[in-house]
Amino acid sequence: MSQRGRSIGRTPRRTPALIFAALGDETRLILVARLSRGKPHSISALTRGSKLTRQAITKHLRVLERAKIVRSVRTGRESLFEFDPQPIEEMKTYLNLVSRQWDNTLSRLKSFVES
Amino acid sequence: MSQRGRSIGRTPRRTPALIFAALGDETRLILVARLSRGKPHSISALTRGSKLTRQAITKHLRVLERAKIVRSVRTGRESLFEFDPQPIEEMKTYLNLVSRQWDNTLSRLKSFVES
DNA sequence: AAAAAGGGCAACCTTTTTGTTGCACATTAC
DNA sequence: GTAATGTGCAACAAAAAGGTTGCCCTTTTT
Repeated sequence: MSQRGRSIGRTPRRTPALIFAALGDETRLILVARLSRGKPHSISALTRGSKLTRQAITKHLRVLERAKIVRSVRTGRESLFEFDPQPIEEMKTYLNLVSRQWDNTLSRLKSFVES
Repeated sequence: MSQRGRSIGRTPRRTPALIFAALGDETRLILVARLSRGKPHSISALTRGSKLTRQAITKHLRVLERAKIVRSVRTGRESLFEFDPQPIEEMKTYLNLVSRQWDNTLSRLKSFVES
């Protein structure tokens, strides 16, 4: 993902592109899948079952966190990550918009052919 | 987008990660938006209205093409790109799966609390 | 026949991404 | 109290992404 072309200044606003980019990685999709099953997991827990190092997983989690797909809470010595469904819902809406545009085209085309 | 972690060998299989990654860029989302309105556009046409060079736009189109979000047909001296809704539909399905997993968790949690 | 328009390819460059390693620090377990 | 555990941070390194420029080739226009 590129970070250029984001909002100019302040908080790196959470755009569709940012969220899609966060989902655009195999490892991160696996993390999302695990976390979306509900139970929060620590970084170490999420690292087990991955071939990557803890640091790599941490970085992936930070990417997901920037996109707000995931949220972390420090509890004692471990920081627990939990899923946040909001951005996913937003992307569903976004994709529906694209679909709808396409469908409109199709129906316009259809009525044109029929006329 | 990372290309590591894709299928080992043959045709770079079209995974959810690949498709999301293709959508994970502002410029490409704009291209998709334009093409999803229906009418195919040439590279030059798509370049007009962008601050980028033709080559840059071409590269973005190739990324979208690899993800099958877009398809090109050479006609005469220009190559026309047109939208293909399939991958978008697939991603909607994918996101619904994630959502559903989350919802299941919520309802399990709910019935647990109520019991 | 030229000129103009649309494109492909390759070489380069810069910035991001992705991943590792080493080390220090706090919290738990024994 | 010591050892384990779980993390954070920083420095690196390698690779991928995003863009540009230059050059050449093929269609269209004039």
